Amino acid sequence: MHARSRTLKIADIKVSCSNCSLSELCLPHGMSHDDMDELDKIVKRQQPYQPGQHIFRAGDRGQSLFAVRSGALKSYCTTEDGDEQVLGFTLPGEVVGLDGMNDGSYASSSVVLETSSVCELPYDRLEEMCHLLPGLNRQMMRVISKEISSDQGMLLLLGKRTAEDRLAAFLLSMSSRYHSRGLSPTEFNLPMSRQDIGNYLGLAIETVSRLFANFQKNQLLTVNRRQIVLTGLPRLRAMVEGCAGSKR
Amino acid sequence: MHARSRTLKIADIKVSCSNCSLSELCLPHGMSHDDMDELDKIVKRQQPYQPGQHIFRAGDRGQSLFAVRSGALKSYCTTEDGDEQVLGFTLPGEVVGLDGMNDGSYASSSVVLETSSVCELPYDRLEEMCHLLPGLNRQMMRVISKEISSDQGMLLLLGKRTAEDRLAAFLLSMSSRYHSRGLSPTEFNLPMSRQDIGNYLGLAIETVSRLFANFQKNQLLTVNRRQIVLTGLPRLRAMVEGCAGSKR
DNA sequence: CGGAAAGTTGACGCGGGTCAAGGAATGTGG
DNA sequence: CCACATTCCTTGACCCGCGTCAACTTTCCG
Repeated sequence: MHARSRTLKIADIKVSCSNCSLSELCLPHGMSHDDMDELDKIVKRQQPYQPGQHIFRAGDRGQSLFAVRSGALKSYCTTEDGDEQVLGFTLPGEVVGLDGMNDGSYASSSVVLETSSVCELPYDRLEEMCHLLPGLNRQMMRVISKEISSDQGMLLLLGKRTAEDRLAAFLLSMSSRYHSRGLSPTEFNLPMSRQDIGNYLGLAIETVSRLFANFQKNQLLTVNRRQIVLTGLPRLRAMVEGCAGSKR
Repeated sequence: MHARSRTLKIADIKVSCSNCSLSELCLPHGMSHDDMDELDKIVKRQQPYQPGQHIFRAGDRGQSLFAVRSGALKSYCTTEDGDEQVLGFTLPGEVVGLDGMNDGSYASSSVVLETSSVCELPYDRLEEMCHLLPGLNRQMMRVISKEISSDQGMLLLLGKRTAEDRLAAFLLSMSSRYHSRGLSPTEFNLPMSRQDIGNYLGLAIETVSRLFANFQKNQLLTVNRRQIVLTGLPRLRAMVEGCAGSKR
């Protein structure tokens, strides 16, 4: 529990903000090397998390932001009557825990889908830091604002779009996010189950499954369980054309 | 356009953050009087806006947050093919424009529903201010974090809930927001049309209309166009029980 | 008074949820 | 290595909630 900062410990894995390949997706974006070294000092790095482990749960009093370095997370919350709503998925370079800043406890839970390494950034340290580094403050606002725009894009999707549009938009979002971290925009493995996709998009898992089948029949992609190859990117884009934000 | 700060102009309406009745809903919450006076200096106050006027439009390069003092706003964005998605409604004490911090231009538009007075807070001044007043920084984070939680609550609503649940949740949200600004939680006038409600909740306006009729038949409320009297608050609550956030 | 916008109400049909059965991949113990 | 369970995914049949279309009423505003 609560591994202390291990920046200078034995077997130092040479991980720091300034050499992290994700830095330009992450908070350090646009910061000088010196500033990054500063930021680096407040980051707690921990042993990798295993699938099924929680980063935090709704209601926890933890006081940190978490940046994902590798792997994938799922954010969700549960209603009193037990069922869960998936709020989103977090890929490397993205951040979770913003919703804990409100009253000091998280409003949602965050669980690991694939073995992940994660950087913990305590709010209070981050806040001090923001005073010293105006660039960091601005970048945080950007991340937050993006989060809001992204959620609002989802509102549009859930409120107005057909099941088909939703899945297309979801796939495009995954594609562009993989692309921006240097991976193929057309071939990737989804880290989440049909269950999670359906839940996230407000669809039954049967519908998701049928849609994957349809898309494949219409030459938009080939799918084998979680392995996806997008073969009709332009046509997918045409389907969701008009869906505001490009999502993250 | 762009009226300059009129804090000290003639007919000074004696409006300042420190005597604003909404201060505890707004950014100054928890700030000292001196700090409020500081904040007050950067607030630009303008002539009241009339219904139909825009505070800002998606794509505008404006660089400010806006706090509503009286009246009501609607936030929305439009898709390329012309139709609009209502993202939310802003009541006194609430803030719009957070989504402009990302890249300096707004992702959504904000239009006035009822004659409204609005305080403009330029980002850059606000940012300076945050350095001087840690309390303000924290309060801003709180406002932002609330916004995110609120959007996520909507995601749950749109993804999982029936039309009935959605309208009930909407009414409860309005009720509690009116309540927290000192008005009756059971009797109020909706500032928006059925069109807007339907759009916001992802429902056809006919459905909204029918639901209002049903609710009335079931003694949950009485409704006359935009005039609402909630007569079955507990039963309304029971309907949406399990819907995460209380919304704002 | 007239024309438009807002709201209501009824009839109808489809998108997608639900239920049910079965297949494919992965794990588990013998 | 194989039987067996479990989880994940797929596919088909049915049906209902809510969107769509249409007609009408009420309110608003010049």
